[in-house]
Amino acid sequence: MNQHFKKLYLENQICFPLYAASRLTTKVYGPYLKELDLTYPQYLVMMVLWKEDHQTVNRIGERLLLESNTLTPLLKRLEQKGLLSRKRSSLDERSVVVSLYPKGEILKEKAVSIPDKILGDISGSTMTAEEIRIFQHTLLKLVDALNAKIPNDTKQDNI
Amino acid sequence: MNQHFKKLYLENQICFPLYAASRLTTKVYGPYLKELDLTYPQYLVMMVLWKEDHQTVNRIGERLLLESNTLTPLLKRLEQKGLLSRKRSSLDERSVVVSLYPKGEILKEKAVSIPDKILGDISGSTMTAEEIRIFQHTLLKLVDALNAKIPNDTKQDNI
DNA sequence: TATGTTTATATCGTGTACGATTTAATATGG
DNA sequence: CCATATTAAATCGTACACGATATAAACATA
Repeated sequence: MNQHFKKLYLENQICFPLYAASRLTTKVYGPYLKELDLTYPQYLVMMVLWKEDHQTVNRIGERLLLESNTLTPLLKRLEQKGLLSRKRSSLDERSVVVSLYPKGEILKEKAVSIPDKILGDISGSTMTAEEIRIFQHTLLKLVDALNAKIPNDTKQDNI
Repeated sequence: MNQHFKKLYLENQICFPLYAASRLTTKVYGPYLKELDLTYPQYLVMMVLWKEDHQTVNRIGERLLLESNTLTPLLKRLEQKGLLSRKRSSLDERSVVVSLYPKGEILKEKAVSIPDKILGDISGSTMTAEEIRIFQHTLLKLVDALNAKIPNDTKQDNI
């Protein structure tokens, strides 16, 4: 049996556990976010706005590494829920500025307890706090490295 | 007051970088998988079958932490491509056994070079091999911890 | 100033994810 | 045995992701 096919085993790759961990953490958030009537990506957008209100779609996308094709429908749903407004900027009619409504601002109060609950769910197991800290550090480096690798703003190489 | 809300910053959580890293790695796979005419989740299913052929939908789901609501349509697409077959088991008519067609088996030859290419893409940056090794170890522990946390009613250990 | 280019969103089509439900087959208890 | 419970897939509806394309505003420059 060929040794070199073992590279194709799930356990020997970094990508699958990353994919699995991402989906599983989202599931752990599930019950907490259900109380806020938010999905996980919607929660991420709200966190961006809780930190700094009145941001354009583009700017929110820079934070979350998402583009308008994903954000526009998502933001419309949050607008529908009465959490935020989407208004064309008067300075630059191309941009849409997203701003929190009071209802969206208030939701922050309910959300603030979530991170500790999640940490409790995770660290109750075999993971130490130190281990998580190191892990987080490497994870951020990985994201940066990957992000630099992706042709984010595709430059025109023709003409 | 303000300090309290810093827990809601993206940088201070583990979930967002996990989510971002997962999506970014999938994108890094993009060009390589395009040559095989596979999506990333389809590639994962193929890896499961390359390691061990003739598995039920349920068993594939145990490996990938996915269920039939996701797998059934995905497997139908792979069947459409002529990579595998889906047949009801004669022993247990409830189960569907998935088996590779020669075309699916052959694809393994083209896929085997992908892991090294991905590793090259990632490790070309600031990440050391040792760092990646430790990271992978923690990641697997995290997946186990999370997986144990999720109320998975249909949890069978083996066979 | 006319015109071509870049930029910010939006739209569209395909393919996951996943909670909830449905259907059919098998296992089980009385 | 039969009635009931459990199990394996499939189906359904909603919500992302994302490549590709469209549209309109702002910009650049000859």
